Amino acid sequence: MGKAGLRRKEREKLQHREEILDAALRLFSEKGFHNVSVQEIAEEAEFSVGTLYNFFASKESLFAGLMSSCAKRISEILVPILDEKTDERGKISNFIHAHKQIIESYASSIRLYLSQDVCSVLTVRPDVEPEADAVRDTIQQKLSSIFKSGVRKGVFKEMDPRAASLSLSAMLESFVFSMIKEPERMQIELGLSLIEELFFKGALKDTEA
Amino acid sequence: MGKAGLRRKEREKLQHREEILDAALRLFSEKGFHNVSVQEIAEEAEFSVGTLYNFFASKESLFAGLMSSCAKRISEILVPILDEKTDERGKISNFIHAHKQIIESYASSIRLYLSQDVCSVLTVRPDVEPEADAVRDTIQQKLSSIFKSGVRKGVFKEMDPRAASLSLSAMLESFVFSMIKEPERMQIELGLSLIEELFFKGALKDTEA
DNA sequence: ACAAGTTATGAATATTAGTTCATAATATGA
DNA sequence: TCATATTATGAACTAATATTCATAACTTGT
Repeated sequence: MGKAGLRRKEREKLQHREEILDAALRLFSEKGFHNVSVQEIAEEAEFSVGTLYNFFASKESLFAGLMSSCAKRISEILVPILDEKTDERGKISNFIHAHKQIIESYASSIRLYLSQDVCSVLTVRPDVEPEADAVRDTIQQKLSSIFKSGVRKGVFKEMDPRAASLSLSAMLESFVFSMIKEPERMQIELGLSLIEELFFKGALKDTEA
Repeated sequence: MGKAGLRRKEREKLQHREEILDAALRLFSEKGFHNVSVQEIAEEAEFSVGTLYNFFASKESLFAGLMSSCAKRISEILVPILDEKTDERGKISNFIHAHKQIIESYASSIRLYLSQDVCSVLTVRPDVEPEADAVRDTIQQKLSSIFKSGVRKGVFKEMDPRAASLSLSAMLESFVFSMIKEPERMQIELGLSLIEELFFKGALKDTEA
């Protein structure tokens, strides 16, 4: 057996694994964990149930794998931005606009990340998916500390940094989600710019404030 | 059989129904629909499973009943405010602060309303709970039209009214939820005032804007 | 106290869906 | 072509749980 042969088999195995994950992602994100059967996933992936169990120990572990890879991909986009060496206002602005990339690349991943017994910002049961929750926490903390130093420097108003992070994230998440549901509704850039304007300067006309 | 007797029985029946609903609310809001068995609900309510089925045709219809009554109670608080005869800014301000009442009175109802395979603002599957979704829609539409007329009158900036409603609701919902999760974190009034300030005037200091 | 009607009970049933495993198919290298 | 190893298959097994229903307990008016 030549080395090339072995590698092909490995590639194929990985490929099959991916196909199963993709199928599961499609179904979970559409119908939710409890409303998708292993049978269904097998059919969607064009394998038998037995084969799924060659790759994953259980339905739960399949789901866990999906969740953690999605959370990882999203954090790879957002975290570097928050760690850049720019000023606070710039970081927040970049953070806001980075969501364009997220909407464009990861629609179904996000569906998974937000859909669920577990619920977005709102995380009813933080115990269910530790990795996804950790990513959310990381981002919240980074945002908070940016707001904190921004307040100290007098860029931002006096305000609770955590409440501000939460508000911003909530605005962004709900926008992301609405774009995934109805992509035609408005241009991504326009929506994100509105959020930026709203978040930085508020809804009132200057003459009214 | 005197009339009084009949009425007592009716009262008791309603009472029993309420007790079942309460037990179900406690369990569903804590663990989610799929993770609560009918047995459990029966035990929590101190009835037998059979009795539950005398009141509700199925587990799903029990849940549906809960959802619609929660949605109804919440809309009874929020909708009148949006229908009042005050100016746009006042309505939005009242709307924001009405969430105090919601947090205080309806913690577990909201847990139910937000928890779920169905997911808050983000409603993965609008088909699952039509009534709750209808309430959300109503509120979004009322908010939108307030923003629309506010923009026309020059109170608010030029902006997409729907995006603005969505942003505001997202901020409020995530705040409500965080208060339900960690009631100690901050005072309700302070949080809501911050959201008001943020939403109306933004996060930047005036000198920076 | 009894008959008639109402409500409660929970063991039994039916169904659904996650998991296993003996078997079949396929690929590999000699 | 054959022996070996790897991977795929899906019917059968199992566990969990939603639902039913024959029976029991209780209420009420006479």
